[in-house]
Amino acid sequence: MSRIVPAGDRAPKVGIKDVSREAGVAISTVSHVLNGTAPISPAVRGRVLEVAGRLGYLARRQAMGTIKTLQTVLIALPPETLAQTSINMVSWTMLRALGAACEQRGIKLEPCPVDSAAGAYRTIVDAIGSAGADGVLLLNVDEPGVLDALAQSEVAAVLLNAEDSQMRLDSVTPGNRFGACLAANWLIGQGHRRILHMTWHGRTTIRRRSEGFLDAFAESGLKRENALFCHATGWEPESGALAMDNWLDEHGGLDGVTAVFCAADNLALGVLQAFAARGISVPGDISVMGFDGIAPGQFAAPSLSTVNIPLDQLGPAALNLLAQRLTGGRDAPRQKLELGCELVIRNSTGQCPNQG
Amino acid sequence: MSRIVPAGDRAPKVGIKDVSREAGVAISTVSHVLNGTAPISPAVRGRVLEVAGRLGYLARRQAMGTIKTLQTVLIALPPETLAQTSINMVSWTMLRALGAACEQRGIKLEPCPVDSAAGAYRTIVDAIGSAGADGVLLLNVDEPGVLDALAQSEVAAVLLNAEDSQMRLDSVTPGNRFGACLAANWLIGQGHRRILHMTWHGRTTIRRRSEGFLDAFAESGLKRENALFCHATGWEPESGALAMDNWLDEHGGLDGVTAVFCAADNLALGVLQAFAARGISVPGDISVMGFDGIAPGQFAAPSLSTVNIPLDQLGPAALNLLAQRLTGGRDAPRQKLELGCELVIRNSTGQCPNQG
DNA sequence: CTGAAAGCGCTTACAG
DNA sequence: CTGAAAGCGCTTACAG
Repeated sequence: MSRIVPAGDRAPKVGIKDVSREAGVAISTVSHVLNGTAPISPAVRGRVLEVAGRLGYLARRQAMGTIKTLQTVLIALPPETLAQTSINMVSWTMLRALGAACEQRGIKLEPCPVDSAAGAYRTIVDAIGSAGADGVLLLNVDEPGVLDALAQSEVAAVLLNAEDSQMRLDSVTPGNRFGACLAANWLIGQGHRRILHMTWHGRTTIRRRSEGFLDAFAESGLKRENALFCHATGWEPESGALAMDNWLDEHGGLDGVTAVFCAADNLALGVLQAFAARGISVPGDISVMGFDGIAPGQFAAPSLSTVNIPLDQLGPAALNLLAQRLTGGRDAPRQKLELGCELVIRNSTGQCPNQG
Repeated sequence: MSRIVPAGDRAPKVGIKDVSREAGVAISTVSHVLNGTAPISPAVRGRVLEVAGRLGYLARRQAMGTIKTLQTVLIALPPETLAQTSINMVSWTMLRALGAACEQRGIKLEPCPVDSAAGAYRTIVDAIGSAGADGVLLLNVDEPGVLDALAQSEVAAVLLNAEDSQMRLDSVTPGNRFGACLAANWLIGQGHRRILHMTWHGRTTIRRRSEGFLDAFAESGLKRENALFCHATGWEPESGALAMDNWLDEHGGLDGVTAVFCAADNLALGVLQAFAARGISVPGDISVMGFDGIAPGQFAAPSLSTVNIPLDQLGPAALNLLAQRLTGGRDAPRQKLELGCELVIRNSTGQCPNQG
């Protein structure tokens, strides 16, 4: 319980000394640059800062500032996330990165499965007590009941990949809305005018992607009726394939749609299958864009264009917010942090086929 | 130009020694707690952390970690913000807090008025050169042209009270959407069913408030046609008064509306005037809610209920993002940070008058 | 504006 | 699991 993990300090321990040597100045000069305690020539200042950054001293020092208020952290997960069936790559990739960050910083990470039903709050409080945890991260949880109880309690809590619509708790999410807008804008830039957005009735984070899709249409001044929606029954590839099949049946073919933008890579993989089965060519007849940036998309045929979520940074960022909350006092304003996503164009997307 | 401001270090220099005395343990024990270098009993650990937090040592140490990579920072402002006519309290309060934070941290803040028209990017780059600035904060700027140019440049830039829809730049804003939703939800909770949202054709940050207003209606399952909109021609009190007057004329009175939610306190102050002139009682006949939390609202008659923006924290938060960007390397994902807003209920709002 | 030297605060074996 | 003592890294007058 209070065993100490040896905190894999394999950082080569760069010090101010190393920086001074590399930059060719005295130790005290480096100190002065770093603290602004003496007027230094811009040339020297620039060189020192550059070297300090390059050698990783700046980062190490920033890490030093972060005191180890975090010893044990609870990670609350809905049981769906842990289920082995229908693997949720996004969650598992995030958890892996979070686990690695904790290991590196010598933080013990204690999992705590919580039912989305009532009682979840008590489960968390009990687990914090028995694990002696300093705070709790909640992955994919946005049940109002749980958040209400947590917000009123003294527990330090940060939401990971979820939002608190009342902003009583800190949260970290990918920039879902902006990321989706980015993707849709790119498709529009390729000449696509009639685009199908495939999504499902998921949590807020998923709805943000629909908002971004619509933003792109509004910004471009395109007709709203060409922003089409198709709701799958879930986020697994099979749901995507099924939904696409049904849609094609109902509409008697592509019906003028030249691009499908899916709210998840998993759906997009299913859509690729559905098109392949019908002999519809991607991206010849239609472009397919995903969202998430999970590995299977990269190895699909054709390889899937997508929006990369910074999966490796979300967990560490949540950890930082938790530490800040423990340090900075309870009355500082809550923080809602979104991390930027990145458009990755591969082979499943191309120019609009029926362009003048 | 490279004069050093004496960095008002009037912090009483709490050290690990003070913490150890106050907590009644050895200096080394405090160090062990702070670094997790030895297994400490939960009781002692808890006491030490509590004392360290209370004495402000944790905060000081976190500040220590933040190296003074920031010596001179440019703050770019559109000329409208600087104009003395029609004072923009929100911007000025934000600037004051930013100025204070810079002074305290010994950072020189160099103002740089920029035209929203073309050429702004060059103005900024030139100013950075001649001031020897380490980076630039942009207040109330979201001109695509400027952001495009900055995103492609090597300049470290952070947006303050503005968003980059493509998330290529870090940004700090109040939680506009969630704050507006909070306010609307409160009104709905007071029994109001037909609510007028007064706004104007402002920047993205203002449109987010409209989104939040609509979110509240959607969440509550209320009919969308009772979420009414009224667009003023500007954000000054006079615009608000005029818009309200016109609306009342057009609708022959309140037309069943029992609450007005304004996208800015300034508008709300105008609305209060318009109602007073007509003898409409606030909150007896109608509730009025603002947004921003500027001082005039507090002293209005009746005092204005509103959504408090964390005006004093936005600037410092932007400064931190800028420092992080300079430290953390260019390829870390961009951050979009929203700070939580707070509902402040005063005397301009009350229960819905015509309740069963 | 830079650097040699003294000094201070925190960390780190180590004893109990 | 705690604390006295040595040691290390960074800061800070101060000389040039």
